[in-house]
Amino acid sequence: MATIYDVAKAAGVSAKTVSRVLNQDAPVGRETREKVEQAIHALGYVPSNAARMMRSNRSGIVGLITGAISQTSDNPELTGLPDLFIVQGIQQVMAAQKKTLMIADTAGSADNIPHLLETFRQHRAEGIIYVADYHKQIELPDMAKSLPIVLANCFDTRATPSVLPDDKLGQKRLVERLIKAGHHRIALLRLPETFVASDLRYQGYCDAMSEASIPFDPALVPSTLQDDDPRQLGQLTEALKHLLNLDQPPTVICCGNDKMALRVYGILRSMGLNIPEDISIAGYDNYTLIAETLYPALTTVELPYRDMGRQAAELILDMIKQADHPNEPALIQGDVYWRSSVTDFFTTNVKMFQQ
Amino acid sequence: MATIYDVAKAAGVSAKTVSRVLNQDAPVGRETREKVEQAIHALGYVPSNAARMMRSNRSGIVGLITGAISQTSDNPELTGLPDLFIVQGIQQVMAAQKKTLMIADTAGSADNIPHLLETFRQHRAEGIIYVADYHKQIELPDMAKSLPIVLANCFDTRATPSVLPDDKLGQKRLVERLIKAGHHRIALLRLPETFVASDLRYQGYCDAMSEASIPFDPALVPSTLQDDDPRQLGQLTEALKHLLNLDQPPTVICCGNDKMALRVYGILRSMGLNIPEDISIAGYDNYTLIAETLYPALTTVELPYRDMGRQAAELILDMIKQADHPNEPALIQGDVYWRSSVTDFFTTNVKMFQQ
DNA sequence: TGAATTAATGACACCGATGTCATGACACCG
DNA sequence: CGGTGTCATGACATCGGTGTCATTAATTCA
Repeated sequence: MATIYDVAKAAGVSAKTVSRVLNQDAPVGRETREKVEQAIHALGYVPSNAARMMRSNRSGIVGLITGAISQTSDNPELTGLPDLFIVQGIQQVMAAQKKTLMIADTAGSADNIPHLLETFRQHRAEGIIYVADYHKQIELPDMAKSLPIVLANCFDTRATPSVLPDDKLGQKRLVERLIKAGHHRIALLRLPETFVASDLRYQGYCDAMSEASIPFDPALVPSTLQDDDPRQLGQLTEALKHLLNLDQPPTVICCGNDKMALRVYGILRSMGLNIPEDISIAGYDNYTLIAETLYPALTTVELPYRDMGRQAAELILDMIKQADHPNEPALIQGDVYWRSSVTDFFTTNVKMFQQ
Repeated sequence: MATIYDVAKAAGVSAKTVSRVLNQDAPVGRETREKVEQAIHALGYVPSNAARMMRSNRSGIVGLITGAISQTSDNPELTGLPDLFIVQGIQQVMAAQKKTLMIADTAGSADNIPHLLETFRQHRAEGIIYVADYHKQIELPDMAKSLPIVLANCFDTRATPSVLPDDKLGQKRLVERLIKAGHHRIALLRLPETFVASDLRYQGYCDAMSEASIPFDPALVPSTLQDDDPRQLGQLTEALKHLLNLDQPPTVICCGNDKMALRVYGILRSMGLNIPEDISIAGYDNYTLIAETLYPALTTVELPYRDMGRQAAELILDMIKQADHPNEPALIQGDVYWRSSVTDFFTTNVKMFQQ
């Protein structure tokens, strides 16, 4: 591979002049510049990052730790990799800032993290983003404190800067929107309690109901599901039967996430019910492969993964520039996506007035 | 950040001795070694990859180009990122070989590829893997020929080494299995013809039917769908009506992929049909989020993404070591996953005998 | 018009590792 | 006992860029 000296010799100038052409950090005569550029092209010269980095001591590398890539379905609840949209958001910002993103993978076990941090240090990463596969609490090894670090989709007890989805607000907005559509009997099928989002979304549900002065009816919120996937089908069937047999059954059921909604579609239909004529269904996540492909398409709340990624990236870049950092987690809002799985009792009326 | 000289000074030895302790490439006295190790630990010293690389001129980096991470649903047919399992497989092999995987992203446009290659060259990547989001033909810029390169999930006209899913064999196996389960009237809803897999799977279907001496009935294979997603629902409904109104309707419908199967579930149920009692459904991809969550769970064929990744990784490592390369694409087989969406007409009998 | 600035370029040291070679102290072998 | 080999270690050059400083010529300003 050609070096800067090869180029210098070919162009009949000094190496430093080639360097100046490359970096445009000092004036170079037009004629000289052209000779150098020609030589670079002829030799297919590409400057060595390693050499540059050594001199400048700035790597331009940001490390990213995720379990998403090698996630071996240890948690069968989540095998869709949607959290990779966070990586997408990060990547966008990094590319725009000409930073290199170095992605490392926990290979399913947190025990690998110290080793990954070591590797990042070898490459002189300037900061680290840790991306979790779903909203959760984590505990990082002490070692991680030596570099600026940002948590995305997770948080710890040491106030490490973090970026989180605003699950509470998201669920609240969805329920508000349901109420605006004329629903009053709104059921909530909660995620297992092991998920942080379970309680937050429950709070959002309660807030929306109470602000609309709809009394809370515990019968509409069956106990949370167990954590293990295989049994979920039976539990869901039970919960749905319970809801449908109430004196005042719900007109809409909010599912813990889109995947659960997909299950609920199947169960309800095997019971002979139509969506949304007999009952409306809403999800959470806006996992488009499900939400848009389901028939009818699913009303749901977006998990703003891309935005979270972008925010996390900008946060870490800030922290690299100046060592200060925020104390509160950044909460990112996700929009409600209104689709045909929920009846809007007022749409008909509005149309009548319009026509 | 501490350097090898800081460590040397702290331990009262030469830098070279520290280097020897680090690399264990020459004997070092026990006492000296301990002093050095202590100093390394005390200073939190981590050797600089850049410096190492400069000296050895070996980066240990393999570049990976993908559109998956920043794929902005330019092709609405595929927004699930399942192809990232290929990256997963690659990552596994690279980690085992202590290579660093550098992931770059096309950000949705192939125009960025030259720039990405440039970046890889700067980092002195030793080889490159290009990962496509689905089985397709591509055309790489000439520039790419200067480094060993392997294509995963895609191929070109210049016999660049590639790793592909064996779509033909996969579909053939599925149909064979369906025939073994007692099905004879087997319909095939093909993917749009723009997909390479569409024709390959069609061939696999024909092979299986002909080997089982079941005459080919064109009525069971409606014309392929259009490429645009929004209209697919209507087209699918038409195709299904056609199939169901045949004199001898199919007992099972093979869908072009799992997503199409998800749609078909919805349509059939809105027609009042039960799966698999009234008609059996099979998919393709084994996209577990859909296949396992659907109710009833979906019989389908695996797209062996992880295996493809592993193969591609091993191939590129071979090519880096020795410059030779295979001329034929490696075809990777995927298993049939038999689930409850397909009736097995013989299972009942077997059970009767067993009990 | 002389002094000061700017343009254009090169010589050289340095970033942090490691390969090469040299050195001294022992151990072993015939 | 001298020669050869291994052990343990250090001095020094080197990888490929860039920062610093020096140099010369051209230009500008007071």
